[in-house]
Amino acid sequence: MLKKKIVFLLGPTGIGKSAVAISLAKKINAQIISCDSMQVYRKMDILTWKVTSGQRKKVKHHLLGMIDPEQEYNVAKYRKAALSICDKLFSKGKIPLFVGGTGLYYSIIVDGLFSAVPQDKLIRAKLEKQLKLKGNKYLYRRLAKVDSAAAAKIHSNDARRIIRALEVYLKTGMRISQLQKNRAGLGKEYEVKIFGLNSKRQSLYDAIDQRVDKMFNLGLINEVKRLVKHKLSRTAKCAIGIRELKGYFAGQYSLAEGKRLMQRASRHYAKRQLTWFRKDKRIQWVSINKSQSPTQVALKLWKKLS
RNA sequence: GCCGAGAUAGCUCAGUGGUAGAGCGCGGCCCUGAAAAGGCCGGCGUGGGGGGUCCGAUUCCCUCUCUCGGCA
Repeated sequence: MLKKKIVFLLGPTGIGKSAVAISLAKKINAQIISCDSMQVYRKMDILTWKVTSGQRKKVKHHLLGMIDPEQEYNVAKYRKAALSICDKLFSKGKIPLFVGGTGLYYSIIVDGLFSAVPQDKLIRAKLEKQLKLKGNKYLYRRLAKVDSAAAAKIHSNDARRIIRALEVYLKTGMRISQLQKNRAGLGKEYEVKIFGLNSKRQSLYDAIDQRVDKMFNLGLINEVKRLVKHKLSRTAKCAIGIRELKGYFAGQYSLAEGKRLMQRASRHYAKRQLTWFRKDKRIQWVSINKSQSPTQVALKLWKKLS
C-alpha cells in the first residue's frame, strides 16, 4: 500500500517560501495549508504578507484569513483545522503541502499535542492576579511543589509557561510534565518530507528590511489604522507591526522609527525561527540565494521528493 | 592659523591612579492551548599613535594625528 504523503516547507520569515510553495504544489498536485499563526487572521493582509488572490487562484490555500482579529487563536484550534483539511485532501488524492514559519504549529502537526487540557479562564485569571501581586518567583515555587519536573524545565521568569503548567495541574490534578510525554504525531502511515529554506544571514536580513519597506508602499499604515479600531484579541495584536505602529500613531516616535522597530522585530523573529528549526534534524535544508527563481528552487525540492 | 571640546565594545556613551562598564545592536539557546508571543545566556576591547611621571596609567603631564564646535 502506498503511504500518504505530506510535505512541509519551512523557513524564516522573508525567505520566500510562498512563491516556491506554489510552484512546487503545481508539480506534485498539492494544495497548500498555511502554517502561520498570524496569517489565519482577516484584515491583516499586508501586515502578515499573505499571498495575493492571484496566487491563490493558481493553487488552493487553506487556513488563510478565516478568523476575525477580535478572536483568539491557538495551537489546538490550528491542529484540529489543519488535520481535517489533510483528510479532505487525501480523499481527493491531493497532497497536503504545509507552508509557514510557526515552529510550534509545525511541531504540533508532526509530533502531536498532549491530551486535551484547554485553557481555563477562571484559573488563569487567578494565577495572573497572583503573578501581579506576588511575582513570578512565588508562582514558580508553587509549581515546583506540585510538579518539580516541569519546574526544572521552565525558567523562573517564564511566567507564561509557569501559569500554563499550574493551570493544567489545578484543573486536572495531573502534571503537565507527565502529560507532555503523551503525544501522537503523524505516525507511520504517512510519508513525511520536511524541507527548510535558508540563506546567508545578511541576505535574509536585507530581504526582511526590504519587505517591510514594501509593506509601507502597499498601504500598511491604512490597513493597521483600520485594524486597530477593532478590539484585537490578545493573539492577533501580537503580529509584528501593530505595537510598533501604535507607538507612531500615538506620537511617541516618527514613522521612520516605527518602521525601524518593525524591521528589527522581524529580524529577531527570523532569528528565533532559525533556532527552533535548526535543532530539528528531520528538516532537509535547501540554501537559496537571490539569483535563483522560485521555480528553480521548487524544481530542486521536487527532485528530492522522488 | 588660533581657542575650546573630544578620541574607550559594531553604535551611542559612562567611569576609574591598581589593565574597564551600560544601553542598543549582534550571536547562541529554550519552547506542547498567547508562539510574529514569552523566557534565558554571551563583552580581553592594541581604552587614537608616541613619550614622560609613578611601584603601577585607560585614568595625570607633554607631543603628534584625527573629529566636532567657535573665531579668523
